[in-house]
Amino acid sequence: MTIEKKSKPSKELPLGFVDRKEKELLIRDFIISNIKEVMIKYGFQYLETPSFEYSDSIGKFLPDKDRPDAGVFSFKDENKWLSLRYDLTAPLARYVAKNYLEIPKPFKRYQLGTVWRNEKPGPGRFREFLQFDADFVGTKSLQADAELCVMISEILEKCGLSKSDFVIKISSRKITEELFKRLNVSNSQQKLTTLRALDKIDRLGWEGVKQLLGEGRKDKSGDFTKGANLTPENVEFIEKELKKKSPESDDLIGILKIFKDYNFSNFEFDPSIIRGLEYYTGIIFEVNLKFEVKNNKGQVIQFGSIGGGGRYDNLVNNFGNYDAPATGISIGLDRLVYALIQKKDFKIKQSKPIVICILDKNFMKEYINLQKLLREAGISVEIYPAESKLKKQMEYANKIKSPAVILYGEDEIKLDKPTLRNLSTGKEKSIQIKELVNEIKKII
RNA sequence: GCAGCAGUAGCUCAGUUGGUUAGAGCACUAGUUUGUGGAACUAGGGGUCGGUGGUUCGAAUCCACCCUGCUGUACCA
Repeated sequence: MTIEKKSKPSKELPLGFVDRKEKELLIRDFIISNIKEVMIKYGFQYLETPSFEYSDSIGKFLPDKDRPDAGVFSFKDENKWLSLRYDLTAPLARYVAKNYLEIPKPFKRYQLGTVWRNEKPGPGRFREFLQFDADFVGTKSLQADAELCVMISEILEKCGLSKSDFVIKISSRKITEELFKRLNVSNSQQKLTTLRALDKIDRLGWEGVKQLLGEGRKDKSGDFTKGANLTPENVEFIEKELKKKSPESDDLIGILKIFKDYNFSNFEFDPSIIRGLEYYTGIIFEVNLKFEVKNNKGQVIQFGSIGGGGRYDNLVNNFGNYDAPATGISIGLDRLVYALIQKKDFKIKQSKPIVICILDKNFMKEYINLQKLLREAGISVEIYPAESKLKKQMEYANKIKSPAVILYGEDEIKLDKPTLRNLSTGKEKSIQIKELVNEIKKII
């Protein structure tokens, strides 16, 4: 006799992928409905592009590799590499280039879609997540950049955040460009390292950033990061320049004026905002939450921004001959949900069904009629979906957080008066069928 | 990727200087006069002690490598 060892399929999920439960999904749906409402008011078109694109359509930033899987998920279909999109901006640029002659100029579109990144996940950060993007393509007007900031604020407020819960940080790539010119820094590697260091001011403070601008920095775990190797004089100069409270570049002065016209004030000028590196060409901004976010162990964690964006005037041009300056914003919805779930005062109403218990299978027809009556009145209701003792049925109703059960057995049917048991109080009431809908509405 | 810490039932953990069939609480299942949940009691199921290899008469416990998770750091189009 041989003992067969069957290897069972794994119940674990791939790294960075998660199951999402009802509470999270309902909050997400709530956010999405607010987004759609605001986007319609602002006059954006709804667009959907496929999950997969040809790798070279989204991969011009990818390193040359046999398998282009650094950062993205790819596979070879026939002879072509396909990749799951890692954002919604590259597909937009591709779409605009492909449909340039058809679309209105400027083109305003918004999109909600899942994106995938093959990188290390963190708290509220997965390898598959839902992103919201809104973009203006084909305009250089600062009005567009300004409106994106006003618009995202309106969405967040609709979602239940107050002005003090978040802030739009704003800057311009022109500031750092000017800085490099004045310091005579032309080594691109040095520029890159400098920008990356400056991007970390909110986390590391000036203390840490100055180390990174100079020789380098050792982190809490003892790991050492090499710095940009700027001279101490240059580091001093950068700090002095970036600590200036008011912007000097023309685009920032311009957008601040527009903010004033909009009566929009929930922003901060912050020259340390850097965002993506090769990509942006002008105004850049970031949406930052100001309340504490904890992980599931209760530790306060560095959450960072829930999204941001800015002006990218050259991206569409990469796909063809069309010159289409653009500006856009991306928000990670899962990160927003993760943060929102933690705000204690944030509640989503989940309507759970009334449970009609099966006291006697011979009365199924009566139960079905009762169920129909309640459903027609718009009440969430179900007949207990199995065959068990009443005790099990009660336990089930309790477990799914049903507000009440209906007991409708021989005695009740004779009198035509079902018993309604309120599950939070435990009280039972004998009710005429025509009063049932009203009684239930009092409970739920 | 780099660094630090961690990995024992679904969850939270205990497990003494390596020593019989590896434990608890919660959860789960079944019952405690079968028309009554959230409390109590009784019984039960469930673990190749993250994986592989090694040391040993003997490993959850020691060693090596790998995997996964957390935190920081790097990267993030």
